[in-house]
Amino acid sequence: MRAQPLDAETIVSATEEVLRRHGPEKATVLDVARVLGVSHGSVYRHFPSKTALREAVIRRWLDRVSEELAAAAQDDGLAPPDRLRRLLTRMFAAKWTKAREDPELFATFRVLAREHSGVSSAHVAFLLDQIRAVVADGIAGGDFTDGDPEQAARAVLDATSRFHDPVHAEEWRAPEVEAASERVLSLILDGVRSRGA
Amino acid sequence: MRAQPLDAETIVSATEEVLRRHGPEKATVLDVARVLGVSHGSVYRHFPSKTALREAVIRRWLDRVSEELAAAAQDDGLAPPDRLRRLLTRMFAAKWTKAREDPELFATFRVLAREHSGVSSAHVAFLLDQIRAVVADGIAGGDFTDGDPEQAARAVLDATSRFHDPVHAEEWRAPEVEAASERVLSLILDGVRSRGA
DNA sequence: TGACTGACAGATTTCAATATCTGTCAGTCA
DNA sequence: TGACTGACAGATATTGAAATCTGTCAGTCA
Repeated sequence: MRAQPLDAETIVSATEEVLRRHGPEKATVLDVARVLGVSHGSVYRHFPSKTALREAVIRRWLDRVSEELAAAAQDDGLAPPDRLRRLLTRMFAAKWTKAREDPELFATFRVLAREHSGVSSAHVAFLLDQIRAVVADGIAGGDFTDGDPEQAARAVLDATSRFHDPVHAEEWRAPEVEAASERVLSLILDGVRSRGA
Repeated sequence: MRAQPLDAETIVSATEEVLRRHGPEKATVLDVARVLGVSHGSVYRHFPSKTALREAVIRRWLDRVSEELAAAAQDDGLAPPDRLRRLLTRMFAAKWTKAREDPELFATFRVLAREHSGVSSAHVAFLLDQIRAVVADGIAGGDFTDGDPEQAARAVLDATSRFHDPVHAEEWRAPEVEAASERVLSLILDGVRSRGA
């Protein structure tokens, strides 16, 4: 039924399954132990708390998204403005898809974000890092206005909150979101101020 | 103790008081009737439901904010880019102040927003209108890039969600928000793309 | 010996009974 | 006559007792 010595990875997988079935509110570590066919005490030998367990699940889940996004930020000959647009577009799409197709794990992620868990701040730090890299490239090549890439990345992430912050997840069901996100991306890339001014 | 014939305005004021004291979850129309010294049946002669009562309170409350903001959007010789910055800065400040200093009424407003009440969408329409007016002026005068002012206003409002949307209210306690909002405003006004490009 | 169990205390959740609230309306009374 | 009351039905919230859960740890057993 399972690997002989119970390991953290196995527990995380069982927890993911339980979270998908019951959602973050109803899932218990007793459920996880039941799936594994062990006592809940065994689970606590590998994770100090229910919170740590949830965090491990979401960390792994976010890592899978991160890999995908890192590819979108990659320098592959595309000009930085287009790369920034591609990165953000994929970032939004990834969030929207997860929220729609994996609602229980997404709900778990929202709980962690609301509680300011290290997992969600690490995720934000990762996103910032991806944006910062593209922005830095753009500044170096003269495509973007000179300035602190860190602060610029922060501003870009803040300006697109509506499209990636889980507090807005409910709004993502509306079909207008995609068009709205494209308008905001254009605004960020060009600003409202006239080029001629 | 109160005006002779019970009128809607008096009821709204009593409700506002009750909402401030008990918050949107605990306030009841029985409480309102008690404050007015009438039976709750009398309240229902003026308002069809508890929801309508709450909406009337928040509508009046938002109207007071709107007056203030309309002044900030006014054409007073200031160039449109600066007017847009002023309007948004005041809009954010108004929200932050209300959230901090009038938490129960603000919480009531959040409830209406979450329920997609007409009151909160009317408020959004008002904000959009103020922004659209400034943007249209800017386009007419050549300060802003030509385009649909309606869509541009929508993009500006979306890009600043983090600073005015009540779902973000919790974050407004952090002292960094002000600096973050200024960076986003600069981003919106100028974009990331280099002027020389 | 060290992975695992299961009993335990205290915290949290569930559940059903009770109380309160919302919205209606026939009736009072000034 | 028309503003107001208060009793009422059904919906919602509160409460307290019982059940379940979290996290610990002394003890089992392979």
